[in-house]
Amino acid sequence: MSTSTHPPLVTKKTARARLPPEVRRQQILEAALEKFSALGFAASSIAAIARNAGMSKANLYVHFTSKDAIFEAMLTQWLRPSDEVPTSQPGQSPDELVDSLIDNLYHRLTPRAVALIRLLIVEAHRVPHLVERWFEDSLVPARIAQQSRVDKLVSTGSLSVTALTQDFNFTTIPLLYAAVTQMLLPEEQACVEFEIIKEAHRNLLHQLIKPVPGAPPNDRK
Amino acid sequence: MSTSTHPPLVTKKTARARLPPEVRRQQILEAALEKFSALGFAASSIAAIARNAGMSKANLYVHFTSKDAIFEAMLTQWLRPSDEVPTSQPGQSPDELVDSLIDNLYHRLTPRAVALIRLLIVEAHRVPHLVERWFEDSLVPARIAQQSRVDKLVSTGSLSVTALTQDFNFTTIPLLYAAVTQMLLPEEQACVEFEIIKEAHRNLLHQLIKPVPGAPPNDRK
Amino acid sequence: MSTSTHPPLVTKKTARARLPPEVRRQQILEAALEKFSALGFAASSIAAIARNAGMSKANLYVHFTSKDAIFEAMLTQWLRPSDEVPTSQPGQSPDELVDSLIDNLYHRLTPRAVALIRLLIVEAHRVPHLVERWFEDSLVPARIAQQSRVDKLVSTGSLSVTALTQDFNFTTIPLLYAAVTQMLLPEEQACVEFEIIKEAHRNLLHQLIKPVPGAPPNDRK
Amino acid sequence: MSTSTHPPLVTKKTARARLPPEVRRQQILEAALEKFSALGFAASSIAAIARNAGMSKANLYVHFTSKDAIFEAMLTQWLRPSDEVPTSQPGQSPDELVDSLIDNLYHRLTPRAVALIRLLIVEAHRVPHLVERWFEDSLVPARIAQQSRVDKLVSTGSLSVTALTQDFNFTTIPLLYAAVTQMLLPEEQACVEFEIIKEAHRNLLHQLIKPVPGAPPNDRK
DNA sequence: CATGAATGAGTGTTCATTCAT
DNA sequence: TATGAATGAACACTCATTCAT
Repeated sequence: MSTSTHPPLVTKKTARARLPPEVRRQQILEAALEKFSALGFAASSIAAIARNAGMSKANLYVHFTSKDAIFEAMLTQWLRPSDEVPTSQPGQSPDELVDSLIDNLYHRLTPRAVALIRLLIVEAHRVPHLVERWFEDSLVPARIAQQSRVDKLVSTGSLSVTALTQDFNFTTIPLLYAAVTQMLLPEEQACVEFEIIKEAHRNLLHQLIKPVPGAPPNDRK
Repeated sequence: MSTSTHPPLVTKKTARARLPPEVRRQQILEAALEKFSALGFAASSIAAIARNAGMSKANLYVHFTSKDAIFEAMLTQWLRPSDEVPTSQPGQSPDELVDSLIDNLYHRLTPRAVALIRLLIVEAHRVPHLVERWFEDSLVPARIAQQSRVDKLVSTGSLSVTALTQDFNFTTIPLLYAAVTQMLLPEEQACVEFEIIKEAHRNLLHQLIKPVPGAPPNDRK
Repeated sequence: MSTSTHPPLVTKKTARARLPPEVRRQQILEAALEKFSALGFAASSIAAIARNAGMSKANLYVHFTSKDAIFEAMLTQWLRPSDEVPTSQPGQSPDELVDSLIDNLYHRLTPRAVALIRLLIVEAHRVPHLVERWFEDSLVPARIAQQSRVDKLVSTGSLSVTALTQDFNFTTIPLLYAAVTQMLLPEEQACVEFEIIKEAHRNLLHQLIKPVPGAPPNDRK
Repeated sequence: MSTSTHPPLVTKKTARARLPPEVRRQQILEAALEKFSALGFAASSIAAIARNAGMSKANLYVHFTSKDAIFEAMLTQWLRPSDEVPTSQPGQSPDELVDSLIDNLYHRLTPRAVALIRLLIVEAHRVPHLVERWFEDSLVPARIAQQSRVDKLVSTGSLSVTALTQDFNFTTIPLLYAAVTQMLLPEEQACVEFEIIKEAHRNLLHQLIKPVPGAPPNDRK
């Protein structure tokens, strides 16, 4: 009845496009990321994802074997470790180093990254192997790389030895605080907090890195 | 299904227990916390919560009007700000202060507290008002109280002025890192990490608070 | 929670009034009539009837054994044949007779009567024995009584013999039309239609009863 | 449970039939009419309708959005005004006219028609717009058409002017009485009453239409 | 590859009814 | 008598998934 009462309406269904599998897979994973990160796994229906991806439900099952498979493929895809490691420029002063570190860290904390971390927290129990892999393939190497860079700077005298340089990861933890803030606060408030945390973080690093005035600097100027 | 293959298994009918509403409400909220924090809101079925609470589904609806109401009541209940503020003992040395602070912070990071924070992150969009209230009634006051305690210690000379004493909250952020670790890692690994982070945090504070050796102690404003 | 947030509110529960059974039964049947006739049997919940009657659900079961029993008792009560038969005044002219008949018929078509007939139609399948009894105890006797009164009037010459006087029931059928109208149309429209039908009915009877002008009055059997 | 005690009972799985939507819609509407008119809206479960229609519950929701939508579609479909208007044959005598009118009216009072009217009465409050539409699109035009046909017959002298010819609708009201009888009485009794009313109605019209003997007929023979 | 039609198993919720007090 | 608490059975509806085309 409802169909017969309406005039054509047509909806421009674009009639059964036939696309290469990789394209379809990408469409699906994009749509899945959007839905899953907005609503979580259980609350995201296959119907909604399909609609979002612009195809039929059944077609999802042509490209993936189940909802879980989509979820896993999606996480696997988006959690792939970002390769680009910003190498510190040779002639930077410690202050410039801090600034570039902060800017880089917070630049990477995109909404999508936040959504992914959130999803990881939400659904950790569902895909523990992925979480573990993410830890080991992304986080731990990143930490090690960063620490070794710091160590090098210290050994060249660019940085003074402090409590922070020994456990440098802790200096990046406020980033996590920023991320969690983005997850919890509503849009607008989140933006404000983001900047506050970022600048406080920057200040903190600037101060911590500075050798205590009047104190003998770390063995050598 | 697994239950139906077994014989009765005693069936534990225990007749119909009649309990005061507050007791039932507590049973329900406990069960709800367990389920919701393990699976999230959408994936926790009323049937499972009822089973968990040891009563019929229908009885949940005698005490709460809906699944949402249960969720909200549960969060409201458990997020009530913990009042007990550990006042720093008068004659404590800064090192003792740090130790008691660390022990106190990590002592409060119980599995239940982690589960609640996780839930808050997971379902923030469902109950933004509760998140906001939690921020304003629990987090912000706690921060302010802590900062003012630090300020007092600084003014009495118990603590030297450093970058950390100015923005003291940042020194507690590793706690959040510990919490997120608990959310993401499987049980066993989580326990290990917990201790590692805790002790690293403790060391950091000890070092940061210690006046640089050989340097004139904070003799000046 | 909801209870604890509100102040007393008290609601003046009038605290467990203890009333004689007949009073309670009446309260229940009144409430049941209201609900059942408004919503039908299936859509009227025991909870709603109890609320309407100002008592607890459980108390309904003290006075009646089931929802069906309430329904049946209610119909039995309200369908009891109305005894008051308006005897035609001796010296009335045929026109006065018609007027009093019409007024009487339509006066009895109260909203409650309409609701009951409606209910009878709606739930006839549920209580066929009541419908039958109503037919036999109320409708048929009423018809017979009316026909015999008409016959008497005819035999005394007060009414002329016409097609209508032979099957007098048919002359009251427009009343049913009025009743159905009340069931189908919304309040306001129903009121208007009611009057229209009533007056058309009156006119019809006046004309039918009138001997054809110029024709020999019912001079013959 | 009853099914599980029996052996398979063949189970009639017949695999999964794939039918065009219009066919399914019809099956559903037929089944819905049967159930709704037998039990009313509230007492007809979707499960029963689905069983009746020979498909799964879920499939109902593929073709209709809700139980209400089914109900409305069903009424809309069956209440569509029947177009076939029996034109009176040119050379008919008044008596023949009456006979064809009666036969036609009562022929259309099929069980399905009765069920629909009953449903309309039962659930008028649920779909007042449909009731109104039915009145305006079906009943009122039918009345007007009939009256105009009568007027024409009167003007050609085929019918004499009487009280009935002025308000001809009233002469068809006994049909409503027959309909209500069908709703209230059990099958068998209903059949008997149906014929009685029909013939009484026929007689009445025959007599009313006949010019009073000895009286000057309406101006001309 | 793509889809509309189909379904079994489940969802949250309501109900008539019973029980303990 | 009266009731608040409790429940099994049903309810309308949704879901992930499959099948025929």
